Amino acid sequence: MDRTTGIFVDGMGAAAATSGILNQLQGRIFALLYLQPGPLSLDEIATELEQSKSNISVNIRGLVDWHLVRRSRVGGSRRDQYEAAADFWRVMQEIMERRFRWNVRQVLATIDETERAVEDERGRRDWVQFVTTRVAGLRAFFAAMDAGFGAFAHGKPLDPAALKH
Amino acid sequence: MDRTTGIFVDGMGAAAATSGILNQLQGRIFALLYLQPGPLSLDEIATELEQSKSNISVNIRGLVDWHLVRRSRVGGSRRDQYEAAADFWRVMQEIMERRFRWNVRQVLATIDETERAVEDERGRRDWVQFVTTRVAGLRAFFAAMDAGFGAFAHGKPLDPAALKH
DNA sequence: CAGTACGTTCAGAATACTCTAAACGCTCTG
DNA sequence: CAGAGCGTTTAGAGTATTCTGAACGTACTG
Repeated sequence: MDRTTGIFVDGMGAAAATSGILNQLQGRIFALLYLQPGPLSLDEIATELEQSKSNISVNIRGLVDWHLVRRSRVGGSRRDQYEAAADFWRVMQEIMERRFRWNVRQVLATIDETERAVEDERGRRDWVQFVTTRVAGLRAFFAAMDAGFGAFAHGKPLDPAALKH
Repeated sequence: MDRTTGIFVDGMGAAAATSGILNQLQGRIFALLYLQPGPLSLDEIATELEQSKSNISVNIRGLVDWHLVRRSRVGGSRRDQYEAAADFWRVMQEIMERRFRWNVRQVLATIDETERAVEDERGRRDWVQFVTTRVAGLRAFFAAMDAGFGAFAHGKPLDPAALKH
Protein backbone atom coordinates (compact mmCIF):
# COMPACT_ATOMS: atom_id res chain seq x y z
CA MET A 1 0.00 0.00 0.00
CA ASP A 2 1.02 3.54 -0.87
CA ARG A 3 2.44 5.63 2.01
CA THR A 4 -0.18 8.35 1.54
CA THR A 5 -2.95 5.79 1.52
CA GLY A 6 -1.51 4.21 4.66
CA ILE A 7 -1.60 7.48 6.55
CA PHE A 8 -5.16 8.20 5.44
CA VAL A 9 -6.32 4.66 6.26
CA ASP A 10 -4.76 4.73 9.73
CA GLY A 11 -6.09 8.17 10.56
CA MET A 12 -9.62 7.41 9.42
CA GLY A 13 -9.49 4.12 11.29
CA ALA A 14 -8.59 5.92 14.49
CA ALA A 15 -11.33 8.50 13.96
CA ALA A 16 -13.91 5.80 13.25
CA ALA A 17 -12.90 3.86 16.35
CA THR A 18 -13.99 6.74 18.59
CA SER A 19 -17.01 7.75 16.53
CA GLY A 20 -19.53 5.48 18.22
CA ILE A 21 -20.87 4.66 14.76
CA LEU A 22 -18.19 2.77 12.86
CA ASN A 23 -15.44 0.59 14.24
CA GLN A 24 -11.78 0.95 13.36
CA LEU A 25 -11.82 -1.58 10.55
CA GLN A 26 -14.85 0.02 8.92
CA GLY A 27 -13.02 3.33 8.98
CA ARG A 28 -10.01 1.70 7.35
CA ILE A 29 -12.09 0.02 4.65
CA PHE A 30 -13.83 3.26 3.77
CA ALA A 31 -10.56 5.16 3.68
CA LEU A 32 -8.97 2.59 1.38
CA LEU A 33 -11.88 2.71 -1.04
CA TYR A 34 -12.05 6.49 -0.90
CA LEU A 35 -8.50 6.78 -2.25
CA GLN A 36 -9.08 4.38 -5.11
CA PRO A 37 -9.83 5.55 -8.63
CA GLY A 38 -11.98 2.47 -9.22
CA PRO A 39 -13.86 -0.18 -7.27
CA LEU A 40 -12.18 -3.04 -5.38
CA SER A 41 -13.24 -6.62 -4.71
CA LEU A 42 -13.58 -8.22 -1.29
CA ASP A 43 -10.34 -10.11 -1.75
CA GLU A 44 -8.42 -7.03 -2.80
CA ILE A 45 -9.62 -5.14 0.27
CA ALA A 46 -8.77 -8.09 2.53
CA THR A 47 -5.26 -8.29 1.08
CA GLU A 48 -4.60 -4.55 1.33
CA LEU A 49 -5.78 -4.35 4.94
CA GLU A 50 -4.31 -7.71 5.95
CA GLN A 51 -7.60 -9.04 7.24
CA SER A 52 -9.57 -12.19 6.54
CA LYS A 53 -12.17 -12.06 3.82
CA SER A 54 -14.92 -12.99 6.26
CA ASN A 55 -14.03 -10.09 8.50
CA ILE A 56 -14.17 -7.67 5.59
CA SER A 57 -17.44 -9.19 4.44
CA VAL A 58 -19.10 -8.68 7.80
CA ASN A 59 -17.79 -5.16 8.34
CA ILE A 60 -18.39 -3.83 4.85
CA ARG A 61 -22.06 -4.66 5.23
CA GLY A 62 -22.30 -1.95 7.89
CA LEU A 63 -20.70 0.55 5.53
CA VAL A 64 -23.19 -0.31 2.80
CA ASP A 65 -26.04 0.06 5.34
CA TRP A 66 -24.91 3.59 6.16
CA HIS A 67 -24.56 4.37 2.42
CA LEU A 68 -20.85 5.01 2.84
CA VAL A 69 -19.98 2.30 0.33
CA ARG A 70 -21.73 1.15 -2.83
CA ARG A 71 -21.74 -2.48 -3.87
CA SER A 72 -21.91 -3.24 -7.57
CA ARG A 73 -21.84 -6.45 -9.53
CA VAL A 74 -20.45 -5.94 -12.97
CA GLY A 75 -22.30 -7.78 -15.70
CA GLY A 76 -22.29 -11.54 -15.65
CA SER A 77 -19.74 -11.95 -12.85
CA ARG A 78 -20.50 -13.08 -9.31
CA ARG A 79 -17.65 -11.01 -7.91
CA ASP A 80 -18.85 -8.00 -5.95
CA GLN A 81 -17.12 -4.70 -6.41
CA TYR A 82 -17.09 -1.95 -3.82
CA GLU A 83 -16.46 1.75 -4.04
CA ALA A 84 -16.73 4.64 -1.61
CA ALA A 85 -19.80 6.82 -1.85
CA ALA A 86 -19.35 10.57 -1.63
CA ASP A 87 -22.82 11.76 -0.67
CA PHE A 88 -21.94 12.51 2.93
CA TRP A 89 -25.12 14.42 3.55
CA ARG A 90 -27.07 11.27 2.77
CA VAL A 91 -24.93 9.40 5.30
CA MET A 92 -25.60 12.08 7.89
CA GLN A 93 -29.34 11.76 7.34
CA GLU A 94 -29.11 8.02 7.79
CA ILE A 95 -27.15 8.38 11.03
CA MET A 96 -29.55 11.01 12.34
CA GLU A 97 -32.56 8.82 11.74
CA ARG A 98 -31.30 5.35 12.47
CA ARG A 99 -28.93 6.08 15.30
CA PHE A 100 -29.48 9.35 17.12
CA ARG A 101 -33.22 9.53 16.70
CA TRP A 102 -33.64 5.84 17.42
CA ASN A 103 -31.66 6.29 20.63
CA VAL A 104 -33.74 9.29 21.65
CA ARG A 105 -36.86 7.23 21.16
CA GLN A 106 -35.48 4.53 23.42
CA VAL A 107 -35.43 7.13 26.16
CA LEU A 108 -38.94 8.31 25.32
CA ALA A 109 -40.16 4.70 25.43
CA THR A 110 -38.54 4.23 28.83
CA ILE A 111 -40.29 7.35 30.09
CA ASP A 112 -43.62 5.98 28.88
CA GLU A 113 -42.98 2.69 30.64
CA THR A 114 -41.99 4.49 33.80
CA GLU A 115 -45.15 6.57 33.84
CA ARG A 116 -47.25 3.47 33.31
CA ALA A 117 -45.45 1.71 36.15
CA VAL A 118 -45.89 4.54 38.61
CA GLU A 119 -49.62 4.49 37.91
CA ASP A 120 -49.78 1.19 39.81
CA GLU A 121 -48.40 2.90 42.89
CA ARG A 122 -51.03 5.58 43.08
CA GLY A 123 -51.38 4.97 46.77
CA ARG A 124 -48.20 6.92 47.39
CA ARG A 125 -49.46 10.28 46.23
CA ASP A 126 -46.37 12.45 46.53
CA TRP A 127 -44.11 9.75 45.12
CA VAL A 128 -46.28 9.61 42.03
CA GLN A 129 -46.28 13.38 41.90
CA PHE A 130 -42.51 13.52 42.21
CA VAL A 131 -41.82 10.90 39.54
CA THR A 132 -44.29 12.49 37.17
CA THR A 133 -42.76 15.94 37.29
CA ARG A 134 -39.18 14.67 37.15
CA VAL A 135 -39.85 12.51 34.17
CA ALA A 136 -41.75 15.29 32.45
CA GLY A 137 -38.56 17.38 32.43
CA LEU A 138 -36.67 14.60 30.69
CA ARG A 139 -39.47 14.07 28.22
CA ALA A 140 -39.60 17.72 27.26
CA PHE A 141 -35.93 17.67 26.35
CA PHE A 142 -35.93 14.40 24.48
CA ALA A 143 -39.14 15.16 22.64
CA ALA A 144 -37.53 18.38 21.46
CA MET A 145 -34.49 16.44 20.32
CA ASP A 146 -36.65 13.97 18.46
CA ALA A 147 -38.48 16.74 16.67
CA GLY A 148 -35.26 18.67 16.00
CA PHE A 149 -33.37 15.71 14.59
CA GLY A 150 -36.35 14.79 12.45
CA ALA A 151 -36.54 18.29 11.00
CA PHE A 152 -32.79 18.43 10.47
CA ALA A 153 -32.75 15.15 8.59
CA HIS A 154 -35.36 16.63 6.29
CA GLY A 155 -33.21 19.65 5.59
CA LYS A 156 -34.60 22.16 8.05
CA PRO A 157 -32.36 24.09 10.45
CA LEU A 158 -31.94 22.75 13.97
CA ASP A 159 -32.46 25.57 16.45
CA PRO A 160 -30.98 24.99 19.92
CA ALA A 161 -33.49 27.44 21.41
CA ALA A 162 -36.03 24.61 21.59
CA LEU A 163 -33.65 22.60 23.76
CA LYS A 164 -32.91 25.32 26.28
CA HIS A 165 -36.56 25.47 27.46
CA MET B 1 -35.46 -0.67 44.89
CA ASP B 2 -38.90 0.55 43.89
CA ARG B 3 -40.48 -1.16 40.86
CA THR B 4 -40.90 2.15 39.03
CA THR B 5 -37.29 3.08 39.69
CA GLY B 6 -36.19 -0.35 38.50
CA ILE B 7 -37.95 0.09 35.17
CA PHE B 8 -36.52 3.56 34.69
CA VAL B 9 -33.01 2.43 35.66
CA ASP B 10 -33.06 -0.55 33.31
CA GLY B 11 -34.47 1.43 30.40
CA MET B 12 -32.00 4.27 30.76
CA GLY B 13 -29.18 1.76 31.15
CA ALA B 14 -30.13 0.13 27.86
CA ALA B 15 -30.41 3.49 26.12
CA ALA B 16 -27.04 4.60 27.47
CA ALA B 17 -25.40 1.36 26.35
CA THR B 18 -26.15 2.14 22.70
CA SER B 19 -25.54 5.88 22.95
CA GLY B 20 -21.83 5.79 22.19
CA ILE B 21 -21.36 8.31 24.98
CA LEU B 22 -22.23 6.61 28.27
CA ASN B 23 -22.02 2.95 29.13
CA GLN B 24 -24.84 0.94 30.63
CA LEU B 25 -23.80 1.42 34.23
CA GLN B 26 -23.50 5.17 33.82
CA GLY B 27 -27.02 5.24 32.44
CA ARG B 28 -28.22 3.26 35.44
CA ILE B 29 -26.44 5.50 37.93
CA PHE B 30 -27.90 8.62 36.36
CA ALA B 31 -31.39 7.13 36.28
CA LEU B 32 -31.20 6.13 39.93
CA LEU B 33 -30.11 9.60 40.99
CA TYR B 34 -32.68 11.26 38.76
CA LEU B 35 -35.53 9.54 40.60
CA GLN B 36 -34.25 10.52 44.03
CA PRO B 37 -35.63 13.47 45.97
CA GLY B 38 -32.20 14.06 47.55
CA PRO B 39 -28.55 13.20 46.95
CA LEU B 40 -27.04 9.74 47.51
CA SER B 41 -23.61 8.63 48.67
CA LEU B 42 -21.28 6.32 46.76
CA ASP B 43 -22.12 3.43 49.06
CA GLU B 44 -25.85 3.92 48.69
CA ILE B 45 -25.57 3.92 44.90
CA ALA B 46 -23.36 0.81 44.98
CA THR B 47 -25.85 -1.01 47.18
CA GLU B 48 -28.89 -0.04 45.09
CA LEU B 49 -27.25 -1.07 41.81
CA GLU B 50 -25.49 -4.11 43.30
CA GLN B 51 -22.07 -3.00 42.11
CA SER B 52 -18.75 -2.55 43.86
CA LYS B 53 -17.98 0.87 45.26
CA SER B 54 -14.86 1.12 43.08
CA ASN B 55 -16.87 0.50 39.93
CA ILE B 56 -19.34 3.23 40.86
CA SER B 57 -16.49 5.57 41.74
CA VAL B 58 -14.87 5.15 38.35
CA ASN B 59 -18.06 5.41 36.33
CA ILE B 60 -19.61 8.30 38.17
CA ARG B 61 -16.58 10.40 37.32
CA GLY B 62 -17.63 10.27 33.68
CA LEU B 63 -21.10 11.47 34.60
CA VAL B 64 -19.65 14.39 36.54
CA ASP B 65 -17.41 15.21 33.54
CA TRP B 66 -20.44 15.44 31.26
CA HIS B 67 -22.27 17.58 33.86
CA LEU B 68 -24.95 14.94 34.21
CA VAL B 69 -24.28 14.51 37.93
CA ARG B 70 -23.22 17.02 40.59
CA ARG B 71 -20.89 16.06 43.41
CA SER B 72 -21.32 17.87 46.70
CA ARG B 73 -19.63 17.52 50.04
CA VAL B 74 -21.86 18.63 52.87
CA GLY B 75 -20.10 20.68 55.54
CA GLY B 76 -17.44 18.99 57.63
CA SER B 77 -18.00 15.46 56.34
CA ARG B 78 -15.69 13.57 53.98
CA ARG B 79 -18.56 11.65 52.45
CA ASP B 80 -19.39 12.74 48.90
CA GLN B 81 -23.00 13.18 47.89
CA TYR B 82 -24.24 12.88 44.34
CA GLU B 83 -27.36 14.15 42.63
CA ALA B 84 -28.58 14.24 39.05
CA ALA B 85 -28.25 17.51 37.21
CA ALA B 86 -31.16 18.66 35.07
CA ASP B 87 -29.53 21.15 32.71
CA PHE B 88 -29.61 18.87 29.70
CA TRP B 89 -28.79 21.64 27.28
CA ARG B 90 -25.50 22.12 29.09
CA VAL B 91 -24.82 18.41 28.72
CA MET B 92 -25.61 18.62 25.02
CA GLN B 93 -23.15 21.47 24.60
CA GLU B 94 -20.48 19.48 26.36
CA ILE B 95 -21.08 16.43 24.14
CA MET B 96 -21.10 18.58 21.00
CA GLU B 97 -17.76 20.15 21.84
CA ARG B 98 -15.86 17.36 23.50
CA ARG B 99 -17.08 14.42 21.49
CA PHE B 100 -18.61 15.23 18.13
CA ARG B 101 -16.47 18.22 17.33
CA TRP B 102 -13.35 16.57 18.66
CA ASN B 103 -14.06 13.58 16.42
CA VAL B 104 -14.62 15.81 13.40
CA ARG B 105 -11.27 17.44 14.04
CA GLN B 106 -9.59 14.06 14.11
CA VAL B 107 -10.75 13.62 10.53
CA LEU B 108 -9.59 17.11 9.55
CA ALA B 109 -6.19 16.40 11.10
CA THR B 110 -5.95 13.16 9.12
CA ILE B 111 -6.76 15.05 5.93
CA ASP B 112 -3.97 17.53 6.69
CA GLU B 113 -1.52 14.71 7.29
CA THR B 114 -2.59 13.02 4.08
CA GLU B 115 -2.07 16.14 2.03
CA ARG B 116 1.35 16.63 3.56
CA ALA B 117 2.25 13.01 2.78
CA VAL B 118 1.17 13.18 -0.85
CA GLU B 119 3.41 16.23 -1.31
CA ASP B 120 6.39 13.88 -1.05
CA GLU B 121 5.12 11.94 -4.04
CA ARG B 122 4.94 14.89 -6.38
CA GLY B 123 6.61 12.84 -9.06
CA ARG B 124 3.33 11.04 -9.73
CA ARG B 125 1.39 14.01 -11.00
CA ASP B 126 -2.06 12.55 -11.56
CA TRP B 127 -1.96 10.54 -8.34
CA VAL B 128 -1.31 13.76 -6.41
CA GLN B 129 -4.06 15.43 -8.37
CA PHE B 130 -6.49 12.60 -7.64
CA VAL B 131 -5.77 12.46 -3.89
CA THR B 132 -5.97 16.22 -3.59
CA THR B 133 -9.41 16.53 -5.13
CA ARG B 134 -10.82 13.49 -3.33
CA VAL B 135 -9.63 14.68 0.02
CA ALA B 136 -10.91 18.19 -0.68
CA GLY B 137 -14.44 16.80 -0.89
CA LEU B 138 -14.11 15.21 2.52
CA ARG B 139 -12.60 18.36 3.95
CA ALA B 140 -15.43 20.53 2.71
CA PHE B 141 -17.99 18.36 4.48
CA PHE B 142 -16.13 17.99 7.74
CA ALA B 143 -15.15 21.63 7.88
CA ALA B 144 -18.83 22.50 7.52
CA MET B 145 -19.67 20.08 10.33
CA ASP B 146 -17.03 21.61 12.54
CA ALA B 147 -18.36 25.10 11.94
CA GLY B 148 -21.98 23.97 12.31
CA PHE B 149 -21.43 22.10 15.57
CA GLY B 150 -19.47 25.04 16.95
CA ALA B 151 -22.26 27.46 16.12
CA PHE B 152 -24.90 25.10 17.51
CA ALA B 153 -23.06 24.71 20.80
CA HIS B 154 -23.10 28.48 21.08
CA GLY B 155 -26.84 28.61 20.58
CA LYS B 156 -27.07 29.33 16.88
CA PRO B 157 -29.23 27.24 14.56
CA LEU B 158 -27.58 24.44 12.61
CA ASP B 159 -28.58 24.66 8.97
CA PRO B 160 -28.18 21.47 6.94
CA ALA B 161 -27.94 23.52 3.74
CA ALA B 162 -24.22 24.03 4.42
CA LEU B 163 -23.70 20.26 4.47
CA LYS B 164 -25.44 19.52 1.20
CA HIS B 165 -22.96 21.59 -0.85
C1' DC C 1 -1.64 11.17 67.29
C1' DA C 2 -3.80 6.57 66.76
C1' DG C 3 -8.22 5.15 64.79
C1' DT C 4 -11.89 5.19 61.63
C1' DA C 5 -14.39 6.49 57.49
C1' DC C 6 -14.16 7.50 53.46
C1' DG C 7 -12.54 7.81 47.87
C1' DT C 8 -9.22 6.04 44.62
C1' DT C 9 -5.93 2.90 42.38
C1' DC C 10 -4.56 -1.50 40.73
C1' DA C 11 -3.98 -6.48 39.60
C1' DG C 12 -6.45 -10.09 38.28
C1' DA C 13 -11.11 -12.43 37.19
C1' DA C 14 -15.23 -12.26 34.42
C1' DT C 15 -17.39 -10.95 30.39
C1' DA C 16 -18.01 -9.10 25.75
C1' DC C 17 -16.17 -8.03 21.33
C1' DT C 18 -13.21 -8.91 17.16
C1' DC C 19 -11.00 -11.87 14.15
C1' DT C 20 -9.80 -16.21 11.69
C1' DA C 21 -10.26 -20.38 9.11
C1' DA C 22 -13.14 -24.01 7.84
C1' DA C 23 -17.59 -25.37 6.13
C1' DC C 24 -21.44 -24.15 3.47
C1' DG C 25 -24.42 -22.65 -0.39
C1' DC C 26 -25.18 -20.28 -4.45
C1' DT C 27 -24.15 -19.16 -9.37
C1' DC C 28 -21.72 -18.97 -13.41
C1' DT C 29 -18.82 -22.08 -16.61
C1' DG C 30 -17.30 -25.74 -19.47
C1' DC D 1 -24.41 -31.41 -14.26
C1' DA D 2 -19.73 -31.48 -12.08
C1' DG D 3 -16.37 -28.08 -10.89
C1' DA D 4 -14.55 -23.59 -9.75
C1' DG D 5 -15.16 -19.08 -7.83
C1' DC D 6 -17.49 -16.44 -5.13
C1' DG D 7 -19.88 -14.38 -0.45
C1' DT D 8 -21.64 -15.76 4.02
C1' DT D 9 -22.10 -18.28 8.40
C1' DT D 10 -20.16 -20.15 12.49
C1' DA D 11 -17.25 -22.15 16.24
C1' DG D 12 -13.49 -21.15 18.62
C1' DA D 13 -9.11 -18.34 19.47
C1' DG D 14 -7.43 -13.88 20.52
C1' DT D 15 -8.02 -9.40 22.43
C1' DA D 16 -10.16 -5.61 24.85
C1' DT D 17 -13.54 -3.95 28.39
C1' DT D 18 -15.82 -4.17 32.66
C1' DC D 19 -15.92 -5.48 37.29
C1' DT D 20 -14.29 -6.83 41.98
C1' DG D 21 -11.74 -6.90 46.30
C1' DA D 22 -7.64 -5.67 48.43
C1' DA D 23 -4.28 -2.14 49.28
C1' DC D 24 -3.45 2.56 49.74
C1' DG D 25 -3.83 7.68 50.80
C1' DT D 26 -6.13 11.30 53.03
C1' DA D 27 -8.98 13.74 56.32
C1' DC D 28 -11.95 14.11 60.18
C1' DT D 29 -12.50 12.34 65.24
C1' DG D 30 -11.82 11.11 69.94
